[in-house]
Amino acid sequence: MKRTHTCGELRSADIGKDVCVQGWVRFSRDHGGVEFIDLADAYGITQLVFDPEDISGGTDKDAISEALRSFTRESVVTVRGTVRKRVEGTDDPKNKTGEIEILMTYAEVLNRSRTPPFELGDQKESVLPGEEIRLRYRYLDLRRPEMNEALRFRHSFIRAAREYLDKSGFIEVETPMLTKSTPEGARDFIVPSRVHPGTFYALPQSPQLFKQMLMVGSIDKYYQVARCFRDEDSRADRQPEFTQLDTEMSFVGMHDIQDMIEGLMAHIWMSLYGKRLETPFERINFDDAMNRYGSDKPDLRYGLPMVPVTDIVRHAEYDIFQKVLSKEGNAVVGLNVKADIAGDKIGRNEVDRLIAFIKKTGLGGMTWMRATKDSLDSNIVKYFPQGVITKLRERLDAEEGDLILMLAGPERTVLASGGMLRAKLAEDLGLTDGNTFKFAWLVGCPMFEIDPASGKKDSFHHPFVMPTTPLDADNVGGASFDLILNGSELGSGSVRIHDPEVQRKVFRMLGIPEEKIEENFGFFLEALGYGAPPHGGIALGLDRLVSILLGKESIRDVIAFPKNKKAQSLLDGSPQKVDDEKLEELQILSIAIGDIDIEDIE
RNA sequence: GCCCUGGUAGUGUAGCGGCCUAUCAUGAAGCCCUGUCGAGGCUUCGACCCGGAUUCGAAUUCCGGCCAGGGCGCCA
Repeated sequence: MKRTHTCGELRSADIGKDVCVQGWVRFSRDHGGVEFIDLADAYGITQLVFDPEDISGGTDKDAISEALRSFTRESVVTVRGTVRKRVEGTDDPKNKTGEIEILMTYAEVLNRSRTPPFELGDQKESVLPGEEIRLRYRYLDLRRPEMNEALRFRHSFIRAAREYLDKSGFIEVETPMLTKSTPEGARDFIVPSRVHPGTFYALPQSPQLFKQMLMVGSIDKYYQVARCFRDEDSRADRQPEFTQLDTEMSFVGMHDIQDMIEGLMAHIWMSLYGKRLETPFERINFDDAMNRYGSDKPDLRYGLPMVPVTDIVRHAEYDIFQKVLSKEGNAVVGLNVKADIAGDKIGRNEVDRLIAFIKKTGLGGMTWMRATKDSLDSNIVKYFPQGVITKLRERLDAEEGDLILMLAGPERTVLASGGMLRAKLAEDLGLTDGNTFKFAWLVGCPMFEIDPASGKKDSFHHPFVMPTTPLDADNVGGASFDLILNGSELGSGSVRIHDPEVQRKVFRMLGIPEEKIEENFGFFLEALGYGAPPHGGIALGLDRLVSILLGKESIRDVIAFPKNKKAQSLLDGSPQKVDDEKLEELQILSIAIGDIDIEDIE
């Protein structure tokens, strides 16, 4: 009774074999006599046939007929039968098993399915149910080939990564899930302690401190497929719990970490696609990325760079530019949408739409011109002297048909808006090919950044990054870098501080009071004080990486049981209130609206 | 906290002041059919997110909520 084959493996070569297959009834077609069933499992679909006028000896016709009546959609069944070639001319070329079918000799329902809330099968996007339904019935959603294959791809990816890391001498170490809450960074998910009432663990936002302490403990090459938790609002590419491919090595510099990741990705590429991945990855300087692409994670599959033109247009009598440039710190940039990437096909209406888009990004508007054979054309070009036009054409490499877009305003805003405009143009013009994967290293990152709202000094990456310049320098550099892919940040790596005094100084520079440094990081500083080796590492966002490789809009499509936008699991209904007895045991009082009267507490 | 988009049978949709007793597909139930393949044919069943307002009349307009998704903030 054991299954002999999956539903995806029988071929012409198996004709004549007696087999047993088990799977789900996907579609059935009853012709009033002969009946066909598409039996599906994770590996494919095999056609079953029951033909009352074509029964092999010893088959209990009535028993099968009876069993088939209970073969409701998506029920799990066991079937035995003989593999045979399909009737001449009825092959199904769309299906790998389409040359054969199984003539049933035995059929039994293992577990009947209720009517599914939506249709399974290999659906087109247009008939997929809404995500709420898919998450509520995730186990059914997972039966869809697309989801099933996504999880299998994810598994292959992780397996290939482990292969490479094992081969390179890394060991996987599990770090604790119940850890200490730290004030820096994202909000923690906290877990109450029963043994120590009134105290709490935090779920890790990343294994950062523990992996560094592993280095102190002479585990010189560590990795972990690590679950991380952050209690922040989610996005298409952010979930409250997510997975990082986390690594750390001792006695390395930035290049060693980058080399390792390039080797890792190349190995994964060969393993998944059988292709060489081009290495080393392009390196782009942080300042260049911001100035040219208005993003710290530019999509490098296409060009469309921003070009500074402030010095040129300063000499035009164009009111808007004059007004903007009369203010210190303001700038004008140009962006040339070349005719050969369809810049000549963007009409007046489209430009208006782009202007509306720009207004939403915080700028007042956008100036645009069309390059002609030897000049520039637009209703405001009369305010631009010939010399300015010539220089603009040169600077922007303008040729006939090109569309020139110009943004003016505070430099920061101009660059940010330009970055968004660039991404929108690429999307609209179809420059983002889903089969091209363009990795790059963002290098030359600063150690600190100033939050424009609060004016507070913050770590650019995190406080454990080794400074590359004296800490009292004007622009402190950090030994950190990001791995970016097609406009997404996959993760950041760095060489870490291993000198406790330097580490303490960085905490101070971030404005953390002395007693908080002791309280929160004392144990860590102490660890660094016992011969911590120079070390560094990188963590890659696994969900994000896999979703990009599969061309998914959301990381939810590569996670078996994701939360929804409001961080709820529609499947099990979490988060939930817990019984009063449990809270009492933990000595916790909930003051969530409706739980308790505030008066009672006082 | 804020902005945008959307909520119509189990599922996916059309309709956007009266042609609505609400379209179509799929599904479910039943019948017919011996080579289909997301089979086909016939019959039946099944829905306007909630509350107010405007109007002779609201699925449709307005206000308030709720729900879902995308984004901003946030995410060292």
